[in-house]
Amino acid sequence: MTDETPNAEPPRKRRKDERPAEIIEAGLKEFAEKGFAATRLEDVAARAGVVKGTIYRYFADKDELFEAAIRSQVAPVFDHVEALVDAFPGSCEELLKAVFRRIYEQMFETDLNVLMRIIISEGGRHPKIAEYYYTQSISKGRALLTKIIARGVERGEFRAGPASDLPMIVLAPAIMAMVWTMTFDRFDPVAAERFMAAHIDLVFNGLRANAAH
Amino acid sequence: MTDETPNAEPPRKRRKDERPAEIIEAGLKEFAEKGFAATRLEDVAARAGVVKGTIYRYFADKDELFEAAIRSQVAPVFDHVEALVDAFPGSCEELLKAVFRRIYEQMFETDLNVLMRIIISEGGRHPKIAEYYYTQSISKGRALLTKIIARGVERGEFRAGPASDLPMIVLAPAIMAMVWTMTFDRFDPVAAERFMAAHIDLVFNGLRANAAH
DNA sequence: CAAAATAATGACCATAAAGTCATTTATCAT
DNA sequence: ATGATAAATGACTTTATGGTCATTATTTTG
Repeated sequence: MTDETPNAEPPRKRRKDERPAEIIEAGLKEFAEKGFAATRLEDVAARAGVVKGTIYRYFADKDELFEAAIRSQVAPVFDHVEALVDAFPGSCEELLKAVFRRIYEQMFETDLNVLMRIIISEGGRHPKIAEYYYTQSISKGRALLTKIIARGVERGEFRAGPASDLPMIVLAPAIMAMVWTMTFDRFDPVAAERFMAAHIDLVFNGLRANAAH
Repeated sequence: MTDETPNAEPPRKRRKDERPAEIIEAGLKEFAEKGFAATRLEDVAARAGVVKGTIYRYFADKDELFEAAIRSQVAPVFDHVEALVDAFPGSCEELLKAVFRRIYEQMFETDLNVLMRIIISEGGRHPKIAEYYYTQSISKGRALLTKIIARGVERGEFRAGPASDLPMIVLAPAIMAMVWTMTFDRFDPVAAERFMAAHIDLVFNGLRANAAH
């Protein structure tokens, strides 16, 4: 009856290569749930299946782990989209819709929401991280949107409005969806589908009824 | 030369009535800047011109101060607007614009941004606070928007679109403006004016050029 | 103008969590 | 097999800060 499983794994394993990624993943989730300051490295360790001391073999301190966690996730959000934009055969409206869909997909089906949650709630206090995310992702996204909208205007599909100068505003409802799920979803849940449908409708058509002029 | 100013105020003052408000104000700002977990009660005390122990005469613990700080700010955001809505003489479009203007004003000229900053970044981890804010502010705001949009649809000013079911989506660009100023404004500043102009244009007109359809 | 009442202080305690490091042990090279 | 290497451990130290409380000083009041 005493715990003596015969084929038990050795309690300790050396896995130099896998560890950092595992610790980063655990850290990312803890940081997203608790915030940077309230995250305990011991919890991160537990989640990664190691002991606190092990973290320090791979990361100098909490800040460095935090940075590494962010960096690990930033990469591919807009990359997929980038190819799409240049090669897209259809109308700019269809293209933009495809981009929106992609963003909602990533936001609700991958760890992007974890990253955004961290950026939104900690970005202000960690300029390094905010800047990194800005240069790696946001600025690219903005450039992409600028291009799509400019093309749409050129082709006569879109009006030449202030969105040409502030293109990220067409993503605002997606940001709101993120903030909403972070804070109020518990009391007033909104399905991603509904948000996306309303988003697309509003951004293309606006509220106003198509009156005479 | 030794510090013996003749008319110096007594170093200690008893101000039972003013203290709580001062501590709350100091707390609010510290919480907004550092976040709940990273805020040090000693800093709050210093900012309020008292000593840490004094805080505990008025608040049981850090959580209670936090709650008090939130509650102190929630009150009047939509109240001003509420009167406006019922009495407004003009079109629904003008009414909505007035509401938007009011929100941007409050967001950038009062402490509303401080509150929103806290709600956005800490709401997820403090359900009590999020729920309080939701019931006190958000739900009222939503009801108001619902009313305005329904009226607009009725009068033929607005299309009957998904925004009727998800009215807060028309505020999304304002939320985005808030998130933006919290995180990326440092690297890529956007004036509130520009944001608001783009917001209004997008929400009423949408992107699409008014083609024959 | 005492003397009681209590706001404010600052020194203190308790605890939690970051960070360190000598020891243990899995893995690798010979 | 055996010794060398270094990954992993866990017990330890340090520090920070939330929270307490006896003492001090300012009002109040009788």
